[in-house]
Amino acid sequence: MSANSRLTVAAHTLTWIGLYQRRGHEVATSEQIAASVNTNPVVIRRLLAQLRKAGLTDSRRGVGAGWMLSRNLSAITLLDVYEAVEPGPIFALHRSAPDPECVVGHGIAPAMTAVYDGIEATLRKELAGTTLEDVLQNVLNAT
Amino acid sequence: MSANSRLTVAAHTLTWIGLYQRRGHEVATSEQIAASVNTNPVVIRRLLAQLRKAGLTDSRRGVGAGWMLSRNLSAITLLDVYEAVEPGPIFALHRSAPDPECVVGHGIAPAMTAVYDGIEATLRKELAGTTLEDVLQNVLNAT
DNA sequence: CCATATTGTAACTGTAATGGTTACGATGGC
DNA sequence: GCCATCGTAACCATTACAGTTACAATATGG
Repeated sequence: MSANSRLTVAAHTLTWIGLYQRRGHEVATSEQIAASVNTNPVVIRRLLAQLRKAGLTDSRRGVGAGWMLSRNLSAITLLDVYEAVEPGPIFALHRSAPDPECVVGHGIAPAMTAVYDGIEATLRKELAGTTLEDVLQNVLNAT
Repeated sequence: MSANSRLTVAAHTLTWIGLYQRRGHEVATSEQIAASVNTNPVVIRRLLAQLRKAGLTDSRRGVGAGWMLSRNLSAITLLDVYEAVEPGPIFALHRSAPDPECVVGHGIAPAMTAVYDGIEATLRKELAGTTLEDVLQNVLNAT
């Protein structure tokens, strides 16, 4: 499908900040997070800016700058993160509209849309069932 | 997500063949299908070749060549089609492995994998609940 | 055994998404 | 005013996707 890693990296990032704050630190820098994720700090800053727009994080500038969570890990579900970083749907319809004169060409888009809508709804329900606190606990139990 | 249209086009294609056969025709050509889908016949042939590999279609060469279904529409679920045309998973893990020295970097992949596996399983269950006969009926009822 | 319609497949192209990288101005506490 | 860090634009390499051209392989009817 050409899946991307944004949900994974976003969950990693937020969980990292949450654990870091829990250990008594005020803010986390994009450089620290990038070291854990093994990527470039700009990639993390871009992601965190999206998450801030969604109200999940906040940032501080100047000396002592860095990032913090806007809410507790237990108050952030994977659905929140998903909606913040994944704009589009999972399945796409036709690239260019099919022949409207053909019965199938005319009716296939609404038919598939109905199926896809059901799938997206189920996906959301599933994502909403896991909080980042759950993820952190799972991480800490991973030996 | 950069979703692709393969499941949509594959469902369209198979439904079209099913209806065409139901109307008394032996085989459908990639050109006819491409006209309904509004794309290039080669795109359809490539797709149909994948579906044939999955045992959903069959083809005939020479004069009177074309494509036919291997099973009835009611015996093909969207999961069959999905598995035939979508190789990869929906969500990807990190592009390059995170820092294994970091607690989060070490445990995040298995944690997210558990979530993703659950989602894929649910997705499959959902897709398995709809047959192409259902899709065709939906299409025919779309006025 | 030839003419013909169509499959089968390789090769190339344009477009877009993804993520990595560099660069540099903006910020704000010290 | 210094300095660490954010904020963001710009650019690049890689890859996926779908469209297109081209042409050999096939097999049937005449």
